[in-house]
Amino acid sequence: MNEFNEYFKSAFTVDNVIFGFDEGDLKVLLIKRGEEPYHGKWGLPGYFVYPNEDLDTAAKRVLEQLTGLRNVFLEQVKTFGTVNRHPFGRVITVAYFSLIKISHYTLQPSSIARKAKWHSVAEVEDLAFDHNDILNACFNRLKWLVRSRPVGFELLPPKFTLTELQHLYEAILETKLDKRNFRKKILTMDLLVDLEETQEGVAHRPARLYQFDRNRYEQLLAEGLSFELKESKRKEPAERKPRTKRTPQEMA
Amino acid sequence: MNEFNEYFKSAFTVDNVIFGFDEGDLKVLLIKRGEEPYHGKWGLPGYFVYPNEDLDTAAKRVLEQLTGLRNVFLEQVKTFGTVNRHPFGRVITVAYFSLIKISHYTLQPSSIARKAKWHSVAEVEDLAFDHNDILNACFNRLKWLVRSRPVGFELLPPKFTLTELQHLYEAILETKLDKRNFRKKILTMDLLVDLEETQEGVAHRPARLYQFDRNRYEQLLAEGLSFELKESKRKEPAERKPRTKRTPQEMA
DNA sequence: CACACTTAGTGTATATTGTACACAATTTTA
DNA sequence: TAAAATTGTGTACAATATACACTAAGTGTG
Repeated sequence: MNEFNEYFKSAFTVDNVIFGFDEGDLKVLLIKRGEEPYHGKWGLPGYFVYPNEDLDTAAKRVLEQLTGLRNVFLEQVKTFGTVNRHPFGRVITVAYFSLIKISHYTLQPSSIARKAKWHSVAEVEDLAFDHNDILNACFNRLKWLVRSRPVGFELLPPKFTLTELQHLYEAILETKLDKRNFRKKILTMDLLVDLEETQEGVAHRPARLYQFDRNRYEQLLAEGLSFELKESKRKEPAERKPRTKRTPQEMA
Repeated sequence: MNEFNEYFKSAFTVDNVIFGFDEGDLKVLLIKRGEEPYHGKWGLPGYFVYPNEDLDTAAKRVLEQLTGLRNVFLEQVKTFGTVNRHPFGRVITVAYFSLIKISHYTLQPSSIARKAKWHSVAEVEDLAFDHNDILNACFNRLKWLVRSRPVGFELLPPKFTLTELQHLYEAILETKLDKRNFRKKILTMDLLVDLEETQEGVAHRPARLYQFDRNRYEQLLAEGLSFELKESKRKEPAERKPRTKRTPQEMA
């Protein structure tokens, strides 16, 4: 076994890419690093895996320690192991990702992480280590995932409107969808429970609220669900007319 | 940096799951281990990653050193890191997979690997380490892949018949497909070049030979190819009649 | 309190794709 | 020359995807 000693000098970490959805925008959870290396820079919540700890366990622990988030389902995505990706030595990192409802969790950044904050995925700056690459890989995974199954309920509050759901899909897929076809597709899957409630406090016709039917979802998965949403080719509607009365004829 | 020293005591390896297709059967390349641990057992071709070596590079090197296979495209699948998966200490392993044409490569097992041999995926025995889990994960990846794009040309010789292609898909998907629908689907994708040649030395009507059109494939991928093959629900044909003359009427 | 504003909600006709299914054609072999 | 083996082909029907526009139901305001 002596001959192998030279190999036992490396370390590994886990990094978590946590997606959320808020204000019509896809977000990712970042922490402002409170220690070296990259002290003061934004990065993904990650840390070393303990010697006696499984990878999945480590990912959960690290996430909780850095942000206070608990009971989050994490899925392994990819491992990054470029030789010089970490200044302290040879460190490979296993990337995990998850989808959560932002409003349901309260961030409690630890002392190591000085700050944890949701950032718009579209506007993420230059991150510590190779975290931009990692984020990218996870974002691609999310896009891929959302095409193959009606994921994304994880990102919405328990009660949501069909329009919110559609906006979520549009944000992830970076495309526009046709309202009627989207609704038809979602509703025929029988995945939503109509709560027979409506929105309140909006200055327009309030939308119905729905809830995700998790049992039905498990059932569909077991059946080998396939799910595809195609981009709407509809041309942009012409600009809104200014605030004046319109005669019925104009509406044809 | 001192505080981190305890983390720099682990090692990592790469393990390769190489699939091939031969005699109508999906195969995986295994080596008979020539050193401890698990000396004498069959396992995946894998080894430690050198301290100054990237993961992808290591996967390629290891594969070549153990089997003589070169220029094989390898794709990362998943990382396995259970605490006690390796008797020598904390070792996590990154699994890679690939598809190759068996007939195109000659195996040249190294002295470390006493033997490299293709095994039927369906009949793989108890392997070293957690290699059964790794193989499983990669097999699932292959199934998933084959559903989303017309992969698998990688597994066939450069010239092949449509029936061979169909058998390959049936082997991977563990299902039966309808001949006419399969051909229609494949041919309308315009992925095959009809070589205007036929099989030789078969005791029946010889089949046309086709070649895979790689350019067209790249193009389809860029367009965001989607591809789905559904199981044939056709009932098994009744048992063949014995070798006797049949009148035309009987064939209705 | 009427009307302007905003967003929700709905249906249909057409095109595309998937599916089930059976027999004639071409080669070898005895 | 007949049988065996396997290739190769088409069509009708069903299911799914797509394009598309107006009415409904609230709120705000002048």
